[in-house]
Amino acid sequence: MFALADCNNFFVSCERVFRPELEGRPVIVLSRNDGCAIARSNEAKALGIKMGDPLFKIQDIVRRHNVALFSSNMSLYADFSRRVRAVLRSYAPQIEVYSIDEAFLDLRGMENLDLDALGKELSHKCRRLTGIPLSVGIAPTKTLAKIASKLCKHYPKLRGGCFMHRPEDIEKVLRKTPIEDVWGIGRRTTPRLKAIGVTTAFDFRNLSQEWIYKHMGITGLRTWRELHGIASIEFEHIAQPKQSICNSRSFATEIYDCKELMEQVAIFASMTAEKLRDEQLLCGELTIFMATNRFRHDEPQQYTNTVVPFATPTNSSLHLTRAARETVAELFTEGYGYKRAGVIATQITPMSATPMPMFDAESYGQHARLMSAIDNINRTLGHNTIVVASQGMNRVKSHSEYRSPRYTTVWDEIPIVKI
DNA sequence: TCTGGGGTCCTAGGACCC
DNA sequence: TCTGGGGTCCTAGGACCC
Repeated sequence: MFALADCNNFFVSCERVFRPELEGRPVIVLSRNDGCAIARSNEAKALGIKMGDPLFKIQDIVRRHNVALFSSNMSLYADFSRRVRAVLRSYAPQIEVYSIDEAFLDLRGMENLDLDALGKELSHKCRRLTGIPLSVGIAPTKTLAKIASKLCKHYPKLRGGCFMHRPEDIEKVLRKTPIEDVWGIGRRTTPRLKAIGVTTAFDFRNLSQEWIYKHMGITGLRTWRELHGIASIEFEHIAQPKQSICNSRSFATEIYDCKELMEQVAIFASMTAEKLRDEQLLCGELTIFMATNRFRHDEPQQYTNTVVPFATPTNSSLHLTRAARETVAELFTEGYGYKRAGVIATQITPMSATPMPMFDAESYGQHARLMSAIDNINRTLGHNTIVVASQGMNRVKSHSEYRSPRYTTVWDEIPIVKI
């Protein structure tokens, strides 16, 4: 058996921990630049606000129903995610962290326990220790566990835990599960399935193996098997090393100036280098991309990207920012308004497994010492105390009007409340 | 006026090897 | 006249996830 523990409306729930008066009120959390809704409370969902709805299109609903708005506060959510994981780890020997708000628990060998009670207890404990409501679905496969956890959200009677294992129960649930709600069935395959009359998970399960493999490949077949109760998606108890690290942003307004864009992209490169060093990694190449505003149909459109290989793997801010600047200078076209840009580090290797370069060992060592000195200073005296000059003195152009304090991680932001 | 930011895996086809 | 039969690696594009 596997459990899926999923935090309900995670970002909204984090905000509510410090604003309990928002319980029962519609709340949404916005993407960067306060662009669109990326998390919604149940009340906000009931008002018809959809995932990804742009704020300007739902302003009416927001005003009319007094919807509480928050800009996203990722450091707050990351900290809550860490707390929730700590609770989960006390319930299972192995967990697989799937995303910021979800993790699988490996319950193999624990089938003799009362798993329904265990799920409910875990949910209750998480709420009590962290303030975050949690849905725990337990089933013979990961795909079924996902469906079971979704049930908890619709049926409060389950008290946050649903153990779904009897074949007749599974069938009953699958008959009511819309095909698009199944993990692994996305927006491309949904219409194709509906066109042949497959509207529920149950219908999907009744298709033949041959049909599935022919039209949906090995991944479709895995989903099909999982719905039949045959575990076919590996439980990954060891976090796989990252294959890429990406830093990209949409800007608050279009950038028409080459130097300004160079500075912004240098900031992304610098952020990427810091992440690499933080995780003791090196990258072998850096992809730089830039794009115009795809919603502006009246403006000329452009999307370009270039891959810059490094002679030896690196995590030096100087190497990465230089690659970024040179590439932007090359790709930039006068007259285009750039709305989005970013960098992606790939060919990632752990520092410990990467041999020292044979020819420029000296400069390699110099960079490493310089970077660790900069990291130390920034850690002690504050982030961005020392930056690479090519970043300029700017920050990423962004807009967040409704951001809450970093209650749990930055002390001077916590408001003092007099009682 | 205003539209997020990350990731992963699979497949087919081409280049290349012996 | 007759023109093999295996492999691997890389890449781009597509699909999916939160």
